[in-house]
Amino acid sequence: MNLTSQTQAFVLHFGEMGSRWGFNRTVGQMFALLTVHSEPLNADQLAQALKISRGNVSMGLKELQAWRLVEMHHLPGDRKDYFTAAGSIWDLARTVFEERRKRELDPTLTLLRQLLLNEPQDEQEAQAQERMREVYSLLELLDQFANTLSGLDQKDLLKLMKLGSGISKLLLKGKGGSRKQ
Amino acid sequence: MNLTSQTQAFVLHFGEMGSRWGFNRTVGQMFALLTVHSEPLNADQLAQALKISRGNVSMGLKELQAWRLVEMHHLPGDRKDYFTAAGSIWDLARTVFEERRKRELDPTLTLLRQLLLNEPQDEQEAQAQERMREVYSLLELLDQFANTLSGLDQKDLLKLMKLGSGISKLLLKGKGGSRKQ
DNA sequence: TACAATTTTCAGAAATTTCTGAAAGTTCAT
DNA sequence: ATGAACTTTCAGAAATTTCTGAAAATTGTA
Repeated sequence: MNLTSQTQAFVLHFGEMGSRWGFNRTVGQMFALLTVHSEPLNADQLAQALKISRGNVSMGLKELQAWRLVEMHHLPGDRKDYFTAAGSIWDLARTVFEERRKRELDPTLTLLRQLLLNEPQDEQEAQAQERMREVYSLLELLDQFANTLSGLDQKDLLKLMKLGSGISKLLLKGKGGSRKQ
Repeated sequence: MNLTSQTQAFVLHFGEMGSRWGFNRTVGQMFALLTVHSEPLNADQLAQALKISRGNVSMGLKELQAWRLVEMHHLPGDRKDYFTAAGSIWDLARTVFEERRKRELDPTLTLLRQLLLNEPQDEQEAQAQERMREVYSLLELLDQFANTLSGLDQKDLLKLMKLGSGISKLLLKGKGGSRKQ
C-alpha cells in the first residue's frame, strides 16, 4: 500500500480539512483514502499507508462507522475486517450532510425549545427570549429544509442545484402552490 | 453586566457548539452574548460577563470581525469600542453560511483543480483521479448552489425553505425552464 | 478447550489549541 | 509633546484533543 503523490496530497488535505468538517485529522485521512481507493482496505493497511498506530485506526474506523461513512466487508479465507467508503460520492456527501445536521443543529434546537418554555421574569429577559425565539425559528426552518433536501432523490437534487438564479423565477411560478403544514 | 440564567445557558451552549460551527469556545460565547443582548457591549463588559481575560476578548473580537459577525460602534463621550451583532438573525445566519462555505469548500476545490491537472501515470492513479473528479464536480455544484442560496433575498429564501416536499412538484413544473450555463 | 489471529480499549504521552496577563502600541485631548 | 484611556500582541501556561502501544477482549478454528 504505497500512496501515489496525488493520493498523498488528497489524503493530507482531507486530514487538514477534517476539523472543519467535523472529524479529526486521522479520521479525515482515513475517509479520504477509502474514498479514492476502490479496493477494500483492512486496518493494518490503513495504519501502514497513513503511518498511524493500529489503535488509532481502530478508533477512527469506529468514528467513521458512527458517521455511517464506511462499510465492512470480509474476504473469503481472511479473518480481517475490510472497509470501503459507503456508497457513491453522492451517498457519502448526503450522509455527511445528514450527520452534520444532526450534530450541529439538533442539540441547539433542543436547548432552545427548553429555554423558551420558561416565563421571562423581566423586560431584559423578555427581550433576550425574543431574540432566542428568532434564532429558534430560523434554525428550525433550516433543519426542515435540510431534511427536505436529504429526502430528494439524486435527480431532483441535481436539478435544483443546477437551477442557479432560475430558482427565483421558479418560485414565482409556483406561487400559491405551497399548500403545506 | 450580570447574565440571567437563561442567557447564561444560551451563551454556554453556543460556547460548546462553537467548535462544530467553526470557532472556539469563547468566540462562540461572545457571539451568543452579542446576539441576545441588544445593547452594544465593550470589551471589558464582555470579559467580565464571560469571565475571560481582556486579551482573549480582543482576539475573539478580531475573529468575529473576520467573520463579519459584529459591528463596532462608538458612544458619544466614550472612547471605548462597542460591539453589536451585525444585523438581524437572518443576516447573521447568512454570514455564517457564506463564511463557512468559503472556509470549508473553497480550499478543497482549489486543491482538486490542481490535482486534476496532472496526467495520471498508471491505471491506479487514473482510477483515483476519476473518484477525485467526482468529488470535485459534487463540491463545485454544492458551492454554486450555496452561492445561489446566498444571493436570494429573504422572501424567496423563506418561500423555498417552506416548500417542503412541494419542491419536487415545483421542479417538475419548471421542467425545461433551466436554461443556464 | 486451547490457541492463534484479530480488534478494542484506555492510561499516559504528545501535539495542538486556547487562554492569560504583562508589555507594547495606539489614539486622543490638552 | 505628554499622558491617560484604551486596544493589541504574544510568550508561556493551561486546557483540550489526539495518538500510541501494550494489555485485555473477542472471534474463529481445530
